[in-house]
Amino acid sequence: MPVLDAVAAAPSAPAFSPLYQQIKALLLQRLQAGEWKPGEMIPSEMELAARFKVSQGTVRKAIDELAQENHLVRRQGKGTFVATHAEERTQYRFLRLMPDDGGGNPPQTRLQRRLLECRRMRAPAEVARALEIKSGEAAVQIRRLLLHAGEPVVLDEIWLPGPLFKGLTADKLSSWRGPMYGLFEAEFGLRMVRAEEKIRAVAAAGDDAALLAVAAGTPLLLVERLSHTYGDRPVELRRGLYRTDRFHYRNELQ
Amino acid sequence: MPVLDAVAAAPSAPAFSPLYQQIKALLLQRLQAGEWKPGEMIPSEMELAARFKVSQGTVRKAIDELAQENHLVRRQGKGTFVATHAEERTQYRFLRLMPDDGGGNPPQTRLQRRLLECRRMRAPAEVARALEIKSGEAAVQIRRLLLHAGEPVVLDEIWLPGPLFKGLTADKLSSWRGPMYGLFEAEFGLRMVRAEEKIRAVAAAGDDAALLAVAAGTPLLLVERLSHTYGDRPVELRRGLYRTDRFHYRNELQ
DNA sequence: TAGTGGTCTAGACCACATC
DNA sequence: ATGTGGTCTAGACCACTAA
Repeated sequence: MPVLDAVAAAPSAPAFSPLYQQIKALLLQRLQAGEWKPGEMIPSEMELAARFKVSQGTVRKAIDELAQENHLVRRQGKGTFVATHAEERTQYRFLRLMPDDGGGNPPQTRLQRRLLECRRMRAPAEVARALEIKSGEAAVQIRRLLLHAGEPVVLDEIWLPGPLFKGLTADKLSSWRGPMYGLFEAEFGLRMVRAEEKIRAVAAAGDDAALLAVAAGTPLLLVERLSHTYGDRPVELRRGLYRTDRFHYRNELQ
Repeated sequence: MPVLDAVAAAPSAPAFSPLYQQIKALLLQRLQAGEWKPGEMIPSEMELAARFKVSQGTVRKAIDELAQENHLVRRQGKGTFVATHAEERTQYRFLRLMPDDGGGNPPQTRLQRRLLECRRMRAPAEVARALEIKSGEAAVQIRRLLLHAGEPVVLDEIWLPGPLFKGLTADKLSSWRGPMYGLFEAEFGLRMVRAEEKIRAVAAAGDDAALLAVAAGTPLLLVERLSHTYGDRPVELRRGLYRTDRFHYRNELQ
């Protein structure tokens, strides 16, 4: 069987992997390289099979895994598309806040955003470490408030590596409709692929308490999120303070 | 193609579903019925294929999904086994607490348990509603403390439907080594399949503060977990108070 | 009607575990 | 050597979408 050149040429070939895993890696490379942009259709299974000289079933298994990991979206009768945070289906994929009443899944549409700050500055040491950039390098700091029915619910502080987000301004941010990750895709070609969150309970203090309209000392959820793009490259650090008097963080365990 | 009788006979057949989904449903039924117990091996793919009169590939797809949903565990060369909470691999599958330092995945082995209470009583209205039993029906209440290096970290209050857990005593609980869900499997034939958690930040108060050795008013994570067995039947309500000064709740978003 | 993904089959061969 | 799951193929047919 003809070994796949691009993989065979990879630095320090890792022993052995099934064909479909090699195909998957190739597709991931091309996604990362931006060959197909978020929302675009990728070639059909038959065409990819022909291109890679494997059977359709092998391509299918590779695509199945990529679809399951939220890189691709399959649509029967139409084709397979690059996943995007700008869609209805995936909107607020990363926001796990739920209203206490709201039965089941009424998503947090009608969350009003209020931009508090957007400025470029040198990254503090802690931020630089998380984003894997040099301490003191340029970074973008964003602070914003999410409100529900006029009441503040979430106070976000967001840190982005400066060089990757050239041209990001308060204007661009506040005029953008839809999820912030959609803006990142459209303007900066950066797709968030995975995130990890560390959740703690903390006491509201100072400015934060005032902005969230709670008394100092009120328990709040502190959600520290580190989001990654392709290749496990961290590109966003987000510290969110959540009021949980009318909302809660929902998690499904399997 | 010979339709699968057991499925065809199901009440109000739901239009149409692929063959492998029907096989999956049949396997789930047998798991639920206890035909194969946790940790046991199920018949080989070939045998199931023969039994159901479908191809091996169709059985494979059904098993693949069940494995992915943590009902089954595949082991190459050995067979396919019913998943269990008593294994190393899945131990503490539902406990997301991580030490703040601890690098990556050192799991919370060396969490010491201290049983505070285990008694039978009438279920309070709120508990009954969650467990879908009648208000005032028999229930088991368990309270326990998890400690790390002598320091209290988690205070759990657990509610179980009384009839399902006949014979559960404080002795059985405190003498059991390994995860509590392992005991539930071994003694009561109840496998936890899925759980949902609602997380909030609350202030420590009264007894709870004392037991966790924190000052009243200290922010704590309140984790309300509802665990389900087969057929989405709720069988455990757990309210955990987590100290998050040295630990955090970790979540992966994809 | 043509093109796409979705299902199902049958058979060959590989990798792993056990005897 | 045997039995298990894992990979790969080739081809048939179904279900959905759009022109």
